[in-house]
Amino acid sequence: MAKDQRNVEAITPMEEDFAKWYTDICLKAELVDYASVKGFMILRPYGYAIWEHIQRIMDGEFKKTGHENVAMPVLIPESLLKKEGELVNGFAPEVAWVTEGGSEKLEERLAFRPTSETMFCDHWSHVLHSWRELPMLYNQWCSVIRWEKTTRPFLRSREFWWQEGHTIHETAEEAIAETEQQLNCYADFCRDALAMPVVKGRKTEKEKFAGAEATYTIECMMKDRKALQSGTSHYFGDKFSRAYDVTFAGRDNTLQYPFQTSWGTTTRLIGAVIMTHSDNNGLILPPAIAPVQVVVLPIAQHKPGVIEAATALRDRLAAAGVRVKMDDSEQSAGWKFAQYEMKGVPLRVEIGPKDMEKGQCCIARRDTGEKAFVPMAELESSVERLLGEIHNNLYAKAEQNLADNTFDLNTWEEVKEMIENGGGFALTKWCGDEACEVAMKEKAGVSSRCMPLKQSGTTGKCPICGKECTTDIYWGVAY
RNA sequence: CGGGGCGUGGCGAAGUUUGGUAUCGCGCUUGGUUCGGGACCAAGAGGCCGCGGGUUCGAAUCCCGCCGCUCCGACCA
Repeated sequence: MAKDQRNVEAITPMEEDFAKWYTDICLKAELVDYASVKGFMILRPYGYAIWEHIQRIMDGEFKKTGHENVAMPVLIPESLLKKEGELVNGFAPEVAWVTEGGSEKLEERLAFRPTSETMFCDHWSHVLHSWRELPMLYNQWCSVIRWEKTTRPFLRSREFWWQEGHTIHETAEEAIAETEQQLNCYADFCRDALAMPVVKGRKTEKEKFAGAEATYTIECMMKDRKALQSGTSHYFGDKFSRAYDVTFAGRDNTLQYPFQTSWGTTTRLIGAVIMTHSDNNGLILPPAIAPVQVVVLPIAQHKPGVIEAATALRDRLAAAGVRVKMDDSEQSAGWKFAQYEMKGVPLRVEIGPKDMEKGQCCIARRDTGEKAFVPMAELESSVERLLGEIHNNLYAKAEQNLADNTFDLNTWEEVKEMIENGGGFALTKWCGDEACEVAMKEKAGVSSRCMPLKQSGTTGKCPICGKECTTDIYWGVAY
């Protein structure tokens, strides 16, 4: 009973208030703190450690396909930002400006980067000369600033941390292949590191990135059945090259414009992980990105030999390459159980006097709550197996949620009904007319999420205008 | 940017209607007993009551302005 009471105080149940549940986890799992400027967040050590694992794994994947990291300046001169009209128009409402340096007013104001296409293009216009130097496959890990109206930790903040990949290629085909490769890289990362299934697709004209020729996306379904765009990959054609005068001498010695891509994922992925896996006891982390994969808790730790036994377990797991921590602080055992559940640690290993007698330890899973007693000799193998099972179980549950709440529908009335009955993704046909897309938002309250890469090839009717058409499209309420 | 809710030690709240110098729980510090699901006893520390102005002998409380958090819309990773 005492536990229930304290849990009610500790965290709002998701059934009661999903938004409050989400922010409770962000704060009480010690991922973030609010900063002193509206919309800015402090990534605390535990939250930043998650981001570091995301960076480490993803960066490794980028490097496997030949990408190199660079660092671009945080400030962009207004004149440079304005060279590409669509990009400027798209971002104008949310750019923050520097107008003074020291005590001097600047002759030209400087934008805090909302994204760095302009800086990359400016740089390339200086350094690119020949087709032999292509492709240039760059990426940077940094933060960007967008002056958002309403803000929430990880999901929408005025500063967020991300990676932005920017590449230029000799041909359109190569650039398009790069766009697809990076989208697949994100989808694979979500599956293998975050245990999150995604819907891969293309954005409509209305939803695509300002200035892009085509925008691809991975869409994820959260536990409240809302959609979260979790990564994007853009194909720019040669639009920016022309705007920024990026040229090279081609194989035929004519001056040519390279074809460009950009792609990004952000700290929003942490928000996605929270809303995909966690429960009313707190965060649940996929083992691949958990800062601590196993916490070792000595029980009755003042009894002779207990700390030593727990230390030995910790050392064995560390030697086996597991990210492990022992907590021998003076808190009670029950407090520690609740604390590490709140922080989403995948496995808890308990060792007490009774276990020592029997030559065993207790392993508890965060995802299912199941406890098992395993012989001491099987510690490493059991931990390895359970971490794998947790990943698979988290993925399976998320996949089930996506499957259970994705509906093949025919009319906007059906879509509206779906939203009113708990939400989800609606898969319908679409005629391609933006007026119908807007009407869907007005009538059913959903926005287009993406046209899936896997198209069925069948014919059906647009749910708004009734026209015969073939395009499959997902609709949903988005974060 | 429009509409609602909220702002009191680190956290959660009471006190505001009817002005009189701040209370409770948790947490924190020290000492002791505990530890297999959020332990207990004792002694302590900690507050420009979001900020600024006004009314008043006196403001957490009344008035004006601003800021922040949050939810619902519109915009976005």
